[in-house]
Amino acid sequence: MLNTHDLSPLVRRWSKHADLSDEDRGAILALPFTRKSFGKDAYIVREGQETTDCSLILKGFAYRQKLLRDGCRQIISFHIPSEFVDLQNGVLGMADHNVQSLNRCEMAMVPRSALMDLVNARSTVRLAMWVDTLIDASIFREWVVNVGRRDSRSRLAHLLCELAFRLERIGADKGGAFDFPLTQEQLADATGLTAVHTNRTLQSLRRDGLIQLTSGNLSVLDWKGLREAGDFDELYLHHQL
Amino acid sequence: MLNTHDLSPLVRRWSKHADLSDEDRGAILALPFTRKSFGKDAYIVREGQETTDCSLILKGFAYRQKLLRDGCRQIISFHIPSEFVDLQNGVLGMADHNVQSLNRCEMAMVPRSALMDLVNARSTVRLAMWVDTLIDASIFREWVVNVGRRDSRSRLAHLLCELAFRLERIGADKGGAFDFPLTQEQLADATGLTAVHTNRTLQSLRRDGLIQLTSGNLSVLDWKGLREAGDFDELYLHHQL
DNA sequence: CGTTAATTTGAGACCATTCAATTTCGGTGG
DNA sequence: CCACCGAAATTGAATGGTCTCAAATTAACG
Repeated sequence: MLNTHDLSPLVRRWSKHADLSDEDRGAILALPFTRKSFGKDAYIVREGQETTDCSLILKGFAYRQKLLRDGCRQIISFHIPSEFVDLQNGVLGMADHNVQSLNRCEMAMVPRSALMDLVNARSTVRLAMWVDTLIDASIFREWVVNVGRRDSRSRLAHLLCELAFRLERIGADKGGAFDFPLTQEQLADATGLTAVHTNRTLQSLRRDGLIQLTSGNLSVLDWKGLREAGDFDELYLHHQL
Repeated sequence: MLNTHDLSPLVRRWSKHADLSDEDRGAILALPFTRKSFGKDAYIVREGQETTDCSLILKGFAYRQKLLRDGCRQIISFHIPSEFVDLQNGVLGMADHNVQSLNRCEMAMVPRSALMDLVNARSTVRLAMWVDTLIDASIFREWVVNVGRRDSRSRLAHLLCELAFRLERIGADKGGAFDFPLTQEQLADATGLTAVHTNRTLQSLRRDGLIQLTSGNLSVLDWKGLREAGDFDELYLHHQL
């Protein structure tokens, strides 16, 4: 489905953020990059690390996380193919959190300098990249709301809505079903719950016929019901841009 | 302390984000703006609203929030003088959340177009503004961790650390004491707790001699203790940039 | 096909919530 | 200057959602 050999997934994504010209598209495709493979649970970026490359997912899933002093982990976002996992580091120059692969990942490592040269030279590409970092921020805001004020059922429903929505948008769905390699422990760390309670809550969503979730595969059986359960409104994803 | 008559607080802030030239500073100070006053609890920006101006706080405090369907409120960030409350809207063009004043606020309303013209013309100013939006995003990430994985005591301690740290940085402290117009209900909505439990938890922080918090005034009595209680590490504020 | 990871189940404990009432504080007008 | 008022802070007691700990079952994988 998605091309994993060049940066065309990025062109497609950024085309939705700004009105790119053919030259802009060509310039993005001309970005230098090296391909890099990561096994399951590998660290792609570490907190405190200086940035040399920005990492785009060609294949696989990744997530960002922070560790607390007591060893607790909070997952901050999930990332799917065609997304950068650390775009802000290209501008800030240093990572303030960790990024890990969720399963086997194929990444395109784009040198920070080449990326910054490109966006400095091309204002429309710059706008697209800036919008990308701002949509990231909008998602973080929604996650604050999610873990701060929703109960366990809504939290999980909301998270599943978001992921299904984003997966659908990149064409990763096969008729309402998605590859979904998240463990319940990872869902727990993303929603601020425990794995045990996540399990019970997922059962409740299944029992109500909203989702089907088994071994690496998610199907949304009742979109309307899941949206309502999760109090989901996609405005924050700025899809229409 | 802070000048409330021109945009020099913004110049001071952005000078920490990028190496601005005298011309850059002059161009920022030359930005057109209108002053606007907001009473307590006034809406400065509403979700879904198209952006015409970006709002910088000259005096007073503000906060961003989202409302849930059931009427619950989650506060997403607090803002203090010298900060924009909706900078990302200058790029995105539409608000995805609400912004309200916390007390009486004096704002500088900068036309979106003038701001975008400036940053398109001046790459260093642009970097400073971009960094500003990215630090925002970094704070949201830390808040996800805060409400997701810390207990009530740590949450509140962390929030107080962040605010004291940021207030100190703009020179708003009077020997460890700060104007602090947040009600316990607002602290609760920011930490994902109830007002009642926030009250009890604040008492515990007071009892342990970490803070003094009464009627609009916060003093940090034991910085080290408060940092530890809140698991606070200021890396995410990218202060050193 | 054995071994480890992931999911599922049960029961008890606890942190935070809910609801309600009381006290304190800040501001206002007489 | 004091009486009054509404907002904010505080207290108590009961409830409940989520956690903890532990064990059992199932799925994934070399």
